[in-house]
Amino acid sequence: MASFGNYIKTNRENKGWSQTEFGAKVKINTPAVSKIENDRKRFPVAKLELLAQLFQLDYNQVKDLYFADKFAKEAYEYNCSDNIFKVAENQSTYIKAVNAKQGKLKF
Amino acid sequence: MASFGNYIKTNRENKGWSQTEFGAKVKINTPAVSKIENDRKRFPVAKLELLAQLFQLDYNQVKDLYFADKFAKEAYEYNCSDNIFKVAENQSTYIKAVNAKQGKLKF
DNA sequence: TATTGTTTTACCCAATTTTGGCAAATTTAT
DNA sequence: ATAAATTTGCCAAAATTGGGTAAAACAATA
Repeated sequence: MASFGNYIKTNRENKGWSQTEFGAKVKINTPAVSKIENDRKRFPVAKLELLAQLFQLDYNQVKDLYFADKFAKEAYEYNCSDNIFKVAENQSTYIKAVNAKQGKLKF
Repeated sequence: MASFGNYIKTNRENKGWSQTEFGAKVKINTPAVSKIENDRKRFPVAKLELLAQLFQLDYNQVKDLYFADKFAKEAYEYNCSDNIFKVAENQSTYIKAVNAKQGKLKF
């Protein structure tokens, strides 16, 4: 899978929309769309659901891809080790367990 | 493994330092240390190396734990699916491949 | 080559979020 | 009850994010 920006670009082109047309639908101006597609800016999280609707994709899948891309880039940027996502998975398990029992989420 | 804040707390207590004493070493005031240990604020990334030194831990391991914690929390917050970190690992592989070939990192 | 539509780049600004620090409240231990 | 340690609330500063305009660069085509 390519980057999230590329993913948007591909889907947009599949729909036959220009960046301007697509931008009108998600209320993002053309230069911003360009930056997003080239991974120079992040697509606003709050608009992920709308994005999924426009592209007729599963929201949760789009969301996963969005965050996977975000995490991978950050991990790369900070030279995290190869098993960073294994560690993250452990953390994830821990967090879920804690919040399942106590029902408190504060971060 | 517990949260990163808890990890700091544990290590600090192992050293027998109060939050104030520890704070002096990393130049963070006491209330901020408290917030960090209780995961109400993030430990500043730029000080991770110093943290590792103080606790006599491996820097890369501390760093991995820091980001794993960060990613896990974000994934939880946004209700990402269970295999988000599998997807992230794929993205990671992709990014490394791209940057190995082109040597361009722009995010 | 001139024209038109599309994409990209370079700056800039406003809104929001995060952080740092102080004072005070609360908790813990003696 | 007192002292030390920790936590909370609040506010200003700093950083991040989202958004916009103008203009350059690129692509296709008349």
